Amino acid sequence: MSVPTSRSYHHGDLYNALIIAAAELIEESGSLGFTMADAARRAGVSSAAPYRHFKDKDALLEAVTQLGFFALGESSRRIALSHENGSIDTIIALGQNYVAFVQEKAPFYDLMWGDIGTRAMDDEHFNRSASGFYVLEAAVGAYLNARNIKAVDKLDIAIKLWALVHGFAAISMSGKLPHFHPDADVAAMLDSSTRLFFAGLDTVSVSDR
Amino acid sequence: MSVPTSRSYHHGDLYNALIIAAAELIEESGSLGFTMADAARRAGVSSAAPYRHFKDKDALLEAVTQLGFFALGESSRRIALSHENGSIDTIIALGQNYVAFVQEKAPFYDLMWGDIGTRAMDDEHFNRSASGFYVLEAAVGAYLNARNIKAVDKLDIAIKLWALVHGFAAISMSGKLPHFHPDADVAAMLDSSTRLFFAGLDTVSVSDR
DNA sequence: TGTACATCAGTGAACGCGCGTTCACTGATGTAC
DNA sequence: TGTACATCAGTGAACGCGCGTTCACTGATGTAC
Repeated sequence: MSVPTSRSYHHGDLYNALIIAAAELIEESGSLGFTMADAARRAGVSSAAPYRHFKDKDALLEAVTQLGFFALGESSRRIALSHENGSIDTIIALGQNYVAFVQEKAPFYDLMWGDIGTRAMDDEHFNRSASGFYVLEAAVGAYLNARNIKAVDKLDIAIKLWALVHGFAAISMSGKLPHFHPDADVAAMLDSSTRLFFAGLDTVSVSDR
Repeated sequence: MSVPTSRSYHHGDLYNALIIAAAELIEESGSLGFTMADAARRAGVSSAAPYRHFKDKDALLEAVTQLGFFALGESSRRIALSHENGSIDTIIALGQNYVAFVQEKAPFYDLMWGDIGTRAMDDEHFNRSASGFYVLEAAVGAYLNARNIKAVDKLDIAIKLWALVHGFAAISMSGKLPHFHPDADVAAMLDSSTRLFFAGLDTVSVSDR
């Protein structure tokens, strides 16, 4: 918020300051339409300074994207810790958190799921961006263990749930839902379809147990 | 392909020619990065001519977006007609068609689900853009009728299936899937999760019948 | 049927402006001796 | 501890260019009389 008044000629941590400045600008404006000069100004430096730390604007956006994935992963971990391990409630809460994250940070969605977020990344970056998914996969694994279901693959189930949840997030963000169903409640629909999905799973796995 | 050599000073149908030119450029380049001059050139007119028919570039993109929704709706109708009415196969085929459409027309996805496609539209445009969904809803209704399931709402189910399918489309397009599951088959996963979903529905509706 | 005139879809050239990026230069920092 | 020097993170100004859009003008079309 307040710019340090006693800043010296050298910033100290301009790299991170720029990432945060860009993220704030994106969040406040609700779009990716900030300029490098905007980000530099907010970080308290001239418009040429960012180029000491980022090759170009794309590189800065990539870093902001990583921050978005990190935030999603962190909030997923918090959700998992605050719910009973192995419960379906954990899985549902993770999905609702995902949807809420996308709704609250709509422009970040474009970053994370647009050209930049889906570009090829090295393993380290990928794993960081995927940490939220691994939380879901672990929650599914715990659920299957708790119920002693062995006939299904937790990775397979986690991907299917991810698709469901991501679809709800995308649809809700598109703003089209109220046209179809004026008082549709995404969180409730996500809850019931997750339960429906696991109920279906039971009919399959029961015969295998 | 071939520009009519005997074209007079007046084009005749420049409005539609520009929409098609823009759509082709998007498809060929795989991005939305064409210029108004590109579209005009392809339609065989000068770069100022488009402004007789479209207020600005956004208006042209909106028209292309409508074309995308129309194409999706048409292919959905074809799928529905070529499968047994009331069958789960129809529903699955509609989903797989949706995913294939998004994969094949990736840049159109950005148009249809980005800023432009999700902008407020009048009822006529909305209904045209939603015609694919109505095909799915009808297929769900036919399925429920055929099985004499009355306890569930076809609109509710259709939205949930839409979310699932859309999620698979988005995830598959992001290119991240192979990182998690090297030989994941989206069409097969969509098939099995749709069946799982309806199996779950049976466990609910059985008790109501 | 022929001429005058309004209308409007085209042309070609240029404008303008936003913004990413570069350039020559400067101020601060740290380290060798 | 003090001085010289390499290093590098900053500055301020400007460049350049891509591209959407406008402008004055022209060619074709259709209709009134």
